[in-house]
Amino acid sequence: MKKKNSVRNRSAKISTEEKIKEAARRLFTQKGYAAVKTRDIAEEAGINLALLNYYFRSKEKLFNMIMAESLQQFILGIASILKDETVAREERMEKIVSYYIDMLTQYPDLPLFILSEMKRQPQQLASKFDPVIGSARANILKEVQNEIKEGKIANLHIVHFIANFIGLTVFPFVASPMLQRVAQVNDKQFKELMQERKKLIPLWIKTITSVK
Amino acid sequence: MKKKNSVRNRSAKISTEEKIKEAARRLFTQKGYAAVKTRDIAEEAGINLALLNYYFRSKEKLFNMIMAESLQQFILGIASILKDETVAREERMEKIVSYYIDMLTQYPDLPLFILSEMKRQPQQLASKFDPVIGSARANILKEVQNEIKEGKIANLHIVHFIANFIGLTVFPFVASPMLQRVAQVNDKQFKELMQERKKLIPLWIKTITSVK
DNA sequence: AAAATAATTAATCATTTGATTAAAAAATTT
DNA sequence: AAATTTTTTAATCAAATGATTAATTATTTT
Repeated sequence: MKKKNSVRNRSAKISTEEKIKEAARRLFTQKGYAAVKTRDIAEEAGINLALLNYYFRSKEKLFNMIMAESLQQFILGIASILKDETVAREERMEKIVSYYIDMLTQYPDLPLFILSEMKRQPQQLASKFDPVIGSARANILKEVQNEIKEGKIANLHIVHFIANFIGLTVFPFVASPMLQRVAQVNDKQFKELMQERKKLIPLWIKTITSVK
Repeated sequence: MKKKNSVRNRSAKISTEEKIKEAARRLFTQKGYAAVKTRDIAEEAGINLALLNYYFRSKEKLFNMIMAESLQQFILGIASILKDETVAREERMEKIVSYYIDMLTQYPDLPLFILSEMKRQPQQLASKFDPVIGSARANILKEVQNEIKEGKIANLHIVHFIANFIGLTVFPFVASPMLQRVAQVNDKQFKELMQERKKLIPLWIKTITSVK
């Protein structure tokens, strides 16, 4: 059986274990849980099938590990920016949009993967949002409500606020196959347009939420 | 073997065939191609497994049929509104948003299903957009470009225009599990908020595209 | 270097899964 | 109502799939 924490273990094990994990991450985010076979992962990682179970016990456990990390990646960066009260809300928004767009450019499959799998097991996955969001949620909500009271921004339900903000940022990546097709835009152009949105989205949100 | 077009056939056949198709539609849109087993469909439809292959030859053929119909449903209504040149662009936009939101309220799983499967087989599926979009595309594109020239709306790349428009409309439904969780909103409230967006989105698009 | 531990492999298992077959039941035609 | 055709069913197949096992190789400890 496996015993971790030996010296030899540490260097060699992490290498194969990491190989499997990376292969699994690529495939799972590309095709979703059900469409990926353990043998695909083994082949993609260049290892023997049995090693997958040796290191991760089962397909499902491996998947859960990867999903947890993907969620973290998706949320954590944002939460940290949200919490940073040294910068004003507007500027924080610019930072988040910029952060998101860079991340999505690098990992364009991430959002559709998360959204799809979140529908598969809503309660279990969505609950992982709570601890990370939790603290930031109260702050940002209060801030927005304050600004509404002060008449700085329009009186919009927080759902509209969040949906618009994340939707404008994330949706183009989720729908890029369709978008690029319809608008006849190649990958390079698409990336440039997404870069443009770093400046545009905060501007748009501002005009949307500005009181008339 | 099967021979269609007999009288008896027509009434009875359509009934079971339709039962299978509806069950398959429910399951496929909920869980995606790979996660649905033919036995699930048979059970959901309350029929013998062999009947699925009797009527549809294979899981894949059944799926393709359903996907084609889903795409139609998603695009066709919009295309018809787009083509209708009797109403002005702005008003047409309101109609489309309203149409979309009503449809998405009724079939909330549709967009994530289409987006997911479109990633699985981009060329094959996306090409089905072309004939439907094709004709409308040229018109709307020209119109928008005209309005840009006339200085009526801001000079935005068509990708931004489409991404914003569809993103604002569709994204909340795609992300509803997360959205509802984070904003602590129940199903009824969520639906009400989506109804609100029928008026809000055209307004927002207008302010976004208005020249400063 | 011998012993002990950990990593890797090929072979195999038990289920699951998509699909088919041959026979039975139901409906239609003659 | 007999013959024919269509629909439905239970049983079965072959391949795919997740997982395990027992043996082998590599590494670490003593």
